Amino acid sequence: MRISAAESLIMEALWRKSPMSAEDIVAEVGPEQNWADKTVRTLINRLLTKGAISATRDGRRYLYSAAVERADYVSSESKGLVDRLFDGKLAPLVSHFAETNQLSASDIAELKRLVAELDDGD
Amino acid sequence: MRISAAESLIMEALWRKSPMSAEDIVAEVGPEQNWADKTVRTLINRLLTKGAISATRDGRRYLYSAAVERADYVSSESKGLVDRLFDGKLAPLVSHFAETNQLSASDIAELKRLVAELDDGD
DNA sequence: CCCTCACGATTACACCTGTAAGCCAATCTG
DNA sequence: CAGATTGGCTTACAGGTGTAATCGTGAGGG
Repeated sequence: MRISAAESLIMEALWRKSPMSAEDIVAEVGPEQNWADKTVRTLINRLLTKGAISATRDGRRYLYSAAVERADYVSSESKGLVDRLFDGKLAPLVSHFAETNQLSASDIAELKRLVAELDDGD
Repeated sequence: MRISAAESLIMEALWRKSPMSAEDIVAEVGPEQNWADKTVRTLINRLLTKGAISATRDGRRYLYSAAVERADYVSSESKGLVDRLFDGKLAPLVSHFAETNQLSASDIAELKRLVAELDDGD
């Protein structure tokens, strides 16, 4: 189940807060993306038909909830990229960021903290 | 200049070895992807028109070369993903990989080696 | 010198995506 | 109760993408 870029913005809103009515979602992402009400509703519908979100009736309207985990989405997207571009290895990606000066001092500090914990736990 | 998934496989071939004739490229990626000769040529042409590759005549045919750097492509793709999914920070991505057990022992070792060098060099 | 073949250029076509508008039924409003 | 509104469902439509087939021309073979 492929989630497109535009659709993912709807998903992000629902991952932040579920359930929401279509109106809520429009209010969340519409202005920021400059999307018409109808555009957001189209995206909601596409996500519904592909099963990425679910809907429960609430009187005259529906309340929508994310039906897939953000972590799963993040995993497949990031694994896909690492596989495609870095032969499935994370280290070369980090290396690439380092070499292209895309790491701030705090990024580096955080990375150091992180890897220090890896593997040592047990 | 957007390079699609299919197109990127042509680019990868040309990044491995440039220049190549269309026939060479077909031989490189065709069988692996199960692409007809014509399909590969279409992709080559699309890359040409969008300026991602260049061509020089060689007798009756052309030799194609990558016109964009792989590093640039890798940068934009990976930065895009990190921005979209991890708020632009690399550490949360690494953290995600660690939490979802996508790191092998050698990945961890390599990461440790890598971050040890960061920032300490000078 | 004519035919065939191989290339590249052009065209095809269905599905996905971004971006909506139109239609219809239920609901609120006066 | 009748009209206006609102929400969802259906339809639209251009451009990108995957996946090719066809066309036309020049080069090589006999």
